[in-house]
Amino acid sequence: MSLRFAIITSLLEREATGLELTRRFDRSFGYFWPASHQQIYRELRSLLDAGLIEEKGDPARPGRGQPRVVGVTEEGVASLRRWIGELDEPRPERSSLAVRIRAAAATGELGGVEDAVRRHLAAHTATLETYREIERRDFADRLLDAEGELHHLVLRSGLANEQAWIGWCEDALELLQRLRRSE
Amino acid sequence: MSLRFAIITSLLEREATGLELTRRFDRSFGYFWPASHQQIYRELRSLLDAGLIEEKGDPARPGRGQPRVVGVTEEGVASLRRWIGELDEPRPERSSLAVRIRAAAATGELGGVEDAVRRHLAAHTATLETYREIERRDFADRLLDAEGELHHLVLRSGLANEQAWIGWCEDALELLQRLRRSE
DNA sequence: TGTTGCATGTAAGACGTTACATGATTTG
DNA sequence: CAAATCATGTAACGTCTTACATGCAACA
Repeated sequence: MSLRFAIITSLLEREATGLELTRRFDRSFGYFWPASHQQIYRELRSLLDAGLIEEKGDPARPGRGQPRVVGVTEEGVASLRRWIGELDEPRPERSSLAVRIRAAAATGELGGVEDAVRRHLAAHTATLETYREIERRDFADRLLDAEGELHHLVLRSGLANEQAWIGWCEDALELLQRLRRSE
Repeated sequence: MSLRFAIITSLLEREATGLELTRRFDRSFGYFWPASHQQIYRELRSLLDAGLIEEKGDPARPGRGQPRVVGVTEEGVASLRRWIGELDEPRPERSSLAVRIRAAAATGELGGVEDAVRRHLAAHTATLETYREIERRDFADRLLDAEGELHHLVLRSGLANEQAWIGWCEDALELLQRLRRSE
C-alpha cells in the first residue's frame, strides 16, 4: 500500500512522468521506500484506473516512447489524507546478517561471517555519508518552514538508523575477532 | 534465500516438526527473520526435495495431521557453511512512517500522522521491553560460551534498533506538537 | 459425539526483482 | 544514418500475506 501513497505524495509535490518519478525514487524518496521503474509503471496504471491520478498535458499523443505527465486528482488527495491516519504497525525487520551470525554460532564458521559484517559496515558507512551530504546541502540553515522541518525529520530517521547499524557492526567485529583469537 | 538458511540453522540447533519450527520463529528466530507456517512448510518441502534436510523418526506414518520431524543432512550443513560467507548487501529499508510524514508535509494533515507516530512508539517500546526481558533471562551471567556470545550479539542488534526508533519517535512527536501549536 | 487444539497443508493475490522489448529523440 | 539516450512498457519468477481446507487426538 505504501508505494501507492508514496507516488501520490511525490506527484503532489510536483507532477511528473514515470521516468522522472523513478529518478526521484532513486535520489530521495527511495531512501525510505525504494521502487524500480517496473513497480512504478505498474502502480501508475492502477492509480489511473482508480482515478486517483490523471494525465496532464496533450492527450493526443498516446503510445510508447512518449512522455506522459500525470498529476493527482481531487480524489487522489482525499485518499492520501485518509491514508495518513490509518492503522499502521511497524513492519517486521529482517536482518540477513543476524541469520548469518546465528548460522556461524551453530557451525563455528566465524571467518565468513566476519567478512559479511565488514561489507555491511562499509555499506552503512557510505549511506551515512550520503545522508550527511544531503543534510549539509538541504538543511544547513536553521530557518526551515514546516515542510522543510518534516523533510529533515525523515532524513534524521535514516541518519539514526545508519548510526545504530554502524555502532553494532563495530561491536560485532570486535567480538568476532576476540572469539577467533581465543579458539 | 535467508529463510532457507534460517530454517537449516534452527534445525541444526535442534530437530523439529514444522509447527515447532513455526513456534521458534514466533518466539525467537522471527525477531530477526519472521516467517509464517505457510512459508515454513513450503520451504521445508523445497529443502526435502533438495536433500538438505531429511525426515527423522518413523517413516511408516505418512499423510496429513501427523507430526513429521526433520533434521539437517550432511549436505545441508555444507550448504549452510558456504552460504555464511556469500556476498550479502544490506537489504533496502522501508519505512511507511517516513512516507506518512512526507505525505503529511505535502498535505498539512499533521494530526493523523501524530497518531501514527504514537502507535509506532508504543510498538517499539513494547518490543524493546521484550528484548530486555530476554536479555535478563538468557544473558544475565557474564560467563557465556562462544555460541552464547553470538546469540547475545544478535539480540543487541535488535535492542540498538529499537532504541534508535524510540529516540527518533520522541523527536518526531516533539516536532509535530510544535508545528501544530504554531499553526 | 461434538468441540477444541494440534498439525500439515492449498490457493490466491499483493509485492518485489530481474530480464527483456519497443518506440521516439538527440547527436556524432 | 548509426548509436546512444530517453521513455514506456511486458513477462516471468520468487517471496510474503491472508484466508481457507483437511486430518488426527484428547476429552467433556
